[in-house]
Amino acid sequence: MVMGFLDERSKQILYAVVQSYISKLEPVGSKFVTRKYSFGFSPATVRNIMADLDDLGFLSQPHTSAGRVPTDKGYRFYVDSLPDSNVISEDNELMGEFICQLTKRLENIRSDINSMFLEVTNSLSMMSNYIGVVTPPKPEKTTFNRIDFIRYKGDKVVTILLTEEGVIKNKILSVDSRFTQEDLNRIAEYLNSECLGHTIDEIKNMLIKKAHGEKAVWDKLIARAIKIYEQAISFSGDDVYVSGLYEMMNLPDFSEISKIREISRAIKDKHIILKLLDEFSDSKGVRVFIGNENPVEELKNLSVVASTYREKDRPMGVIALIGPTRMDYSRAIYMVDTIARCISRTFD
Amino acid sequence: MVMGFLDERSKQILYAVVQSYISKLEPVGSKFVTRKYSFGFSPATVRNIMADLDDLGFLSQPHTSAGRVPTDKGYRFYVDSLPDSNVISEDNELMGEFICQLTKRLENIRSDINSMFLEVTNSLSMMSNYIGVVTPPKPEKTTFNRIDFIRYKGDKVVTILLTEEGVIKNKILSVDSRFTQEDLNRIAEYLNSECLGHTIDEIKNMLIKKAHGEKAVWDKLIARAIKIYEQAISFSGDDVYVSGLYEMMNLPDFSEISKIREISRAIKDKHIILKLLDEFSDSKGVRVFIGNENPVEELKNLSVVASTYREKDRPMGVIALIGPTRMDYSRAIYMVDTIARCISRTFD
DNA sequence: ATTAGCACTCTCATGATGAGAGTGCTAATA
DNA sequence: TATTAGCACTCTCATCATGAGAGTGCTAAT
Repeated sequence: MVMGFLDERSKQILYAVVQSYISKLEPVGSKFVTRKYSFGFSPATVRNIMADLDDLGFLSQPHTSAGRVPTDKGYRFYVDSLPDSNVISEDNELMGEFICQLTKRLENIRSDINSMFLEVTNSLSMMSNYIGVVTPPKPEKTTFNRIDFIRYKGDKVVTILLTEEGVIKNKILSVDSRFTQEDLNRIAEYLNSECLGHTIDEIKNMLIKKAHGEKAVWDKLIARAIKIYEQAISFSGDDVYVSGLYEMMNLPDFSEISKIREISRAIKDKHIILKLLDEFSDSKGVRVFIGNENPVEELKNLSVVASTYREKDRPMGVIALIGPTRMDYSRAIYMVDTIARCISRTFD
Repeated sequence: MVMGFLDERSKQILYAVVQSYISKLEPVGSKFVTRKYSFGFSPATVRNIMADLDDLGFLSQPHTSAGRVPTDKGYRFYVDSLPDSNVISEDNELMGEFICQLTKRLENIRSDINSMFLEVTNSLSMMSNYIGVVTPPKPEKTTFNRIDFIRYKGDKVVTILLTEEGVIKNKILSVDSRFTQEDLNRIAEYLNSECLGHTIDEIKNMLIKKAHGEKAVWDKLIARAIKIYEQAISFSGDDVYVSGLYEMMNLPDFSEISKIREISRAIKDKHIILKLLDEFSDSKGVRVFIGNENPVEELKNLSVVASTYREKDRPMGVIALIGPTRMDYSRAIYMVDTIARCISRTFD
């Protein structure tokens, strides 16, 4: 990003301040900077520069006579000037180990996509102490594999929809009680022969088009198929995996109850999370929202690091970490990136 | 319960103290008791009695010169001498309203048992401000309705198990790749004809018995059926609906962070909850665990109010409220009882 | 342009103080 | 004999003053 108006020295110091604050969580003073990083400047010089950075809105002071704390803008600078995420972070060996284990565990439960996502969110939050979030593949982006209908008690029908990705959706519908199992089988057979390999939302349009083109014999069948199919795929809402509130509580950032309340309120309502992650769903690579950059009101003083996992380069779902604005961005980005790749790999 | 060694007057005062503390959440003093409840005694008399109750372990003092606070034993006395739960609590009209609405909502989503339980836990926690918990019907207590197998990608098979109660369980299994869909159909057909109406755990034994009795032709089929059936029903763990941490945080009881941490740690691990609720799973009517009566270490300073919901008088699962020991027991008991009945009703 | 020096400001931990609430005990009362 | 009034005592909590410590901004010297 263009921060052209900052000279090299200011950048160095800003970077140093943010980094120190992230690891210490205490306002950092001029003296500390000179002691820890041996630039050639004296505390007084650093003080002057920090005052400038303050004026420019990168830093701020909790009170007149405290050290400096980064603003959201300051964090933004820091994140943008972070070295590439494939440059390994210090504690990388440990994390590599962890991720290696995770990969193995995922291999084993790959067939059960639900437990896979559960495992991923848990690992994310445990490793990072932030809140781990994963959205399962969006129903409309998944690929049809097979559908079946089973009569069940009275006028009920159980629908089982299998997708290529291994997502199983089942629903109990009420249908016209004159439908026999025969009818249902015919509809299923029809759908299975026509739809294999298409994405779930292509299919609906496809069917409608077909309904117009085909001869009258099929007409009724297709109409029925469309109707029942629509019900089967309708989104049942609230499909997000979230975990890590407890882990996050242990961070010193959240030593005040009000803050914890704020967060739990935000993550309690999965709609909010869903709305947030929607923002990421088409972007490539890791993206970061810092504090008030956040499009969602409830998360204005938290940060989000997110990426998508993909199947053959089509984005399927989002994986993210939500943490304090004072987050270890380097680490978080590395984790999200790695695990997103890891999930993508299991899809191929 | 036998508290024979307490005379009538002591009981009255103990009851009054507990009740006051529950509603005020502040240590209650002798003067307050005399003012609020007009027994004929002076503060001094009450003081003497309270000192006795203290000696007997029903009350305790936070510090020398504060009012009294109930101990777990004190709460136990209170709960045991509570009037019957069908005696209506004061705010009953409001709650009746709420429960009426809940019943209606449940009617609508009855076919989808998962959303039903979600709805119940949410309602429980919102109404009570405690943590609402519901366990779905224990797999081994549910009744077989139908099973189906669908081949899926390579050596995978998707199993769909329907129960009378409307619980759908699906699993992706790996099977011997020589199994054709034909084989699977035969197995399913066999199971469906034999098992209808039996409970899930009866069936396993039944099959094994059959395997001994029948002629050799069936032998292989039954063996296969047993094997695949076992895999299909195996418990995937962690099936508990929990909600209300946020609501509970707003209670003054949890103004300290450490307490919130304690709780979230306890409810994070669903095994703990499961273990706890197991204690209730066969009992009839509402039961209450107060503080250290609790069999689970992690919940030693919380209370649990629980009951079972039933189908034709067979207990299916547990519904509970977890809250501070200073809980509005009267209200909680009423709620749990009513909602348990309400769920039971939807099963008939 | 940089830096040393210094006065200044603000926080935070500490301790003193006093009001308030409630107790336990004793002596008076019915 | 059981109850109660009275009173000294204890403990908490909010408030205030104090001073050390950390870090700043500004000025004058390098």
